[in-house]
Amino acid sequence: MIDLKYLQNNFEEASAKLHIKGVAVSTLEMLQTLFSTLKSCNATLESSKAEQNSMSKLFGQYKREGKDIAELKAKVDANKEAMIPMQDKARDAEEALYSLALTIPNFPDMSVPEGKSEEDNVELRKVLAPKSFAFTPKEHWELAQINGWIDFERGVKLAKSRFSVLRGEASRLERALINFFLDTNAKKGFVEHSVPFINNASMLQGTGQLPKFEDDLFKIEGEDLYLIPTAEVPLTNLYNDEILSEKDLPLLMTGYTPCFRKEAGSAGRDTRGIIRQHQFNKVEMVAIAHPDKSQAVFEMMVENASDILTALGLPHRVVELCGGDLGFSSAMTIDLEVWLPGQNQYREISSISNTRDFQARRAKIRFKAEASADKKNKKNRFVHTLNGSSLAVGRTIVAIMENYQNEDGSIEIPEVLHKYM
RNA sequence: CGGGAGAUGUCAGAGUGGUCGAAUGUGCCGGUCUUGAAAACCGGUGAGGGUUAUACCUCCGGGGGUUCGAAUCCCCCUCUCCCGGCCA
Repeated sequence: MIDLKYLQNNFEEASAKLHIKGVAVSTLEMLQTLFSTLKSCNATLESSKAEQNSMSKLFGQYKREGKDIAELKAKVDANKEAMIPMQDKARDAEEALYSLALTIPNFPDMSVPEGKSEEDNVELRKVLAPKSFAFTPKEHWELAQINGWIDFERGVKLAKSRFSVLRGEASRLERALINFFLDTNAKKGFVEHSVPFINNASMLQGTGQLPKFEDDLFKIEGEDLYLIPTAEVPLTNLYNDEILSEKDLPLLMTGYTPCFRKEAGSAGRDTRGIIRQHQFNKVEMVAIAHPDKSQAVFEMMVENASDILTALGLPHRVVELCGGDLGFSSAMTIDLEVWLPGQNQYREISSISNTRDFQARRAKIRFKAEASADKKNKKNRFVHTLNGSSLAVGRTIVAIMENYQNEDGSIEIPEVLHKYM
């Protein structure tokens, strides 16, 4: 959630930033109006309550002293009666305020390149040159067929379209990759976690998937539960509604989970192969960082994910997302795109974001500052949360298949994975 | 899924209609004492809103209700523990 006080005090700046993410000024004006309505309602309501409280105390005193309470009761009743409409007004304003506020995306960072869509993203660098093939490289679904690695038809039979089955060597490759990713992350200080793959609505709201993107989620019927679309949800929300101690920051976490997405808006896209599935495996990094130090953590995370691709010998490029392509919760995102020779293009394989205090506000993740001379700053502050894939497992399999293919369709296994298989 | 008990501050644990944001112990922070530490003693120590700062408001699992007044009474929900059923 955005900082409503900031919005109120810097309306021009805030609305310019959110314009990049397609938020209309009128929406923000509405938000601001609700916010000030709520504040003024609360102010009057609180003074009425103060009066009510003090009269109630008197009431007790009168009774003990055996005084007549009829007059006092009449006053107290009248005051109580008068509070009701104000209470209703405040409640309505609060409800409207928060239901609107929860749909407003995060501010993009000042440094984020301008642009409307994917087209305007900025390539920062390329790592490893694509290898040239003496033959025409095949796409991964052809290779899957040749090697019997992926059973698309039976995946569909078991569930529905966009589900598939990995078989034999491919399944072992998947397991090897998960272990390799987790081990590499652990070496960088990320503590491995094994978390629930089902989370409740409040957690999904904490990281920003709800209430706005409910259509993208698989919901458990009759329960307040959803299949997680990414491990970012459980890992970040591990500290939901907690106050951490400054000396524990940054918290670096990693975990492997399957991810479940309805892919509601992507009918017709990537229908062949396993690039876009309803269920895919991913190893995720999540960091909970001190606000002054989140940028350094962010860069470390990008480097870590890129190093993993390099270790696998997979050519990739590092791309900074423009304002228009940023996700809902993100202030700044860097994507890693891996080279797919069969498709003859770079495809996203990792996405690393700094959400700053946006998720922390929603999920109420704060930290207590170390005792310092500065007593004014004693207030608990929101942490910064960051997340990034390291890496998407299915897409890594695709990348290995396409980059390590031989002319006869057989596939080499990257050197670093040998000890895992 | 059925029966019983419970949910209070870091933790333990009192409080069953007013003077309770909450006893006491413990933990933590600061101080005295000490060569240093421990012990002992003294002081401080939950969260959110609000204010220049105070006042002041809200929060005793969550939501609703009764009452002038609710941690305390009533209803619903969630969770935890114990017993039984089922089960990797």
